[in-house]
Amino acid sequence: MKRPLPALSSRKAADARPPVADKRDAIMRAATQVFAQRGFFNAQVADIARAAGVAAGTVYLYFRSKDDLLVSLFERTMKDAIAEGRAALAGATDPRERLSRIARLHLERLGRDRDLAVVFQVELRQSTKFMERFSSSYLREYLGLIREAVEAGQAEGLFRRDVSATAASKILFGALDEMATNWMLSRRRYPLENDADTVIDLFLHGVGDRTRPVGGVA
Amino acid sequence: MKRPLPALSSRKAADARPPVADKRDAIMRAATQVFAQRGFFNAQVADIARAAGVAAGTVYLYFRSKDDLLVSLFERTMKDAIAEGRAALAGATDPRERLSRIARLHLERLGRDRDLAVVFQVELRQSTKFMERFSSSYLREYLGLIREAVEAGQAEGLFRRDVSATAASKILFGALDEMATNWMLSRRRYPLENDADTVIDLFLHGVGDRTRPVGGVA
DNA sequence: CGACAATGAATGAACATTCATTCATGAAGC
DNA sequence: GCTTCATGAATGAATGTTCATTCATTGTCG
Repeated sequence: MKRPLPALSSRKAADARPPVADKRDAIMRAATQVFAQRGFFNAQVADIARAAGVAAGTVYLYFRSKDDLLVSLFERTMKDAIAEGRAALAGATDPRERLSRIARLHLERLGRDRDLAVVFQVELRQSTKFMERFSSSYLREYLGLIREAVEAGQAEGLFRRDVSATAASKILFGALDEMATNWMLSRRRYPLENDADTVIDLFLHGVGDRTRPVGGVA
Repeated sequence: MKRPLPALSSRKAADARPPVADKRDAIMRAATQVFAQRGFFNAQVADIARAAGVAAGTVYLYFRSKDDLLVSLFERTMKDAIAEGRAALAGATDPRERLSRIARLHLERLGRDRDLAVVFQVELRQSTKFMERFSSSYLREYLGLIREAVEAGQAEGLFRRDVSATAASKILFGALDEMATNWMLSRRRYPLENDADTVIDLFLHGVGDRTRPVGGVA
């Protein structure tokens, strides 16, 4: 009854068979494209298979189900993004610089691949089922990355301590997320990563005119 | 061949029948609930009908299709929200106060009805089809409301002029949106509207410590 | 030869939508 | 006041389609 999982068939070197990673990858790429184009629920597995140049049944040799395909897409991308993020952060000690790098990386990655952006900004938010699952795993980790930078800034006295670091990180994430969504929906093709500076600038300094006395709203 | 539309059968006064608005409303309420619970694509029209206490076919006397039901939900809510927003803004001249009211109203409305929040934060983002449609209509108008307040602030010299009002309004909206999404996904039931002050505070002043010299990041 | 990846036609379940029929209401006629 | 009729809202079983998924078969290595 076991469905054959893609085995590590070639025990030799990395050239004997490109089968596993190769085909799996092709299917994921195709899925990104098709999901972006038609939407997850309207996308047919057969479409994805065709786009990947394989038969419908083949998809099921590499993925348990259509759902699994979407989840795998998300997990792989998030894993990459977090790794890349941590790497980029290694070289920066100033919390402001750290936030700036996160923001730039975030928008660069999505701005590089519009299909991926569509999947992330739209298709992944299909249902609370997915949302809950995602937000409690990698997304949580990603938000944590931001929060740590904010906390570091507070500890160093660079950032205000009278705002919750958690709230601040949500706000920054929300701002980036909205920039990405806008870009993805817009017909214009401007360089998304440029928004990173604007977001960070506003996040650090606010819109309030600094040349004037600080006025509260409430 | 014409399907009977709910007619204004009683020509007399406003008490003769509660039928039309009543049932339509019940279906919309039920739809909000069922969409929130199961997600748009997994929700069956029959479920909605049952929840509304009508037969499946009846739904089609009031709505063209399942899609139409979701669209109607969105339009009614947005119409309400924008009207309420404009009303609240009438009494405030200070742009900071205007933004504050928008933020509070935004979060209050969603925080009042979790099912509605789920539909707005998740289900409406089903597909680019919906997204494009929404973002180009009411959402655009809503963003415009925010942008106008920002522009007014800039004109009055209260806000910095070196940031695009459009970018700033996206950022504010994104921050509010993320607060709402977090609240909706969280198991804890805290008063969402309290986040409005935090968001506005940060939007106006940023996280940067004001007691220190202004340091640029780049 | 095996062994196993790949195929794609066949299966069957799920569901939006339709529409022939029922029923409650109120008007008209007696 | 009572009966009959017309109207159209409401019903819900039946329809037809649309796929995700399976699996018997085929092709290809070593």
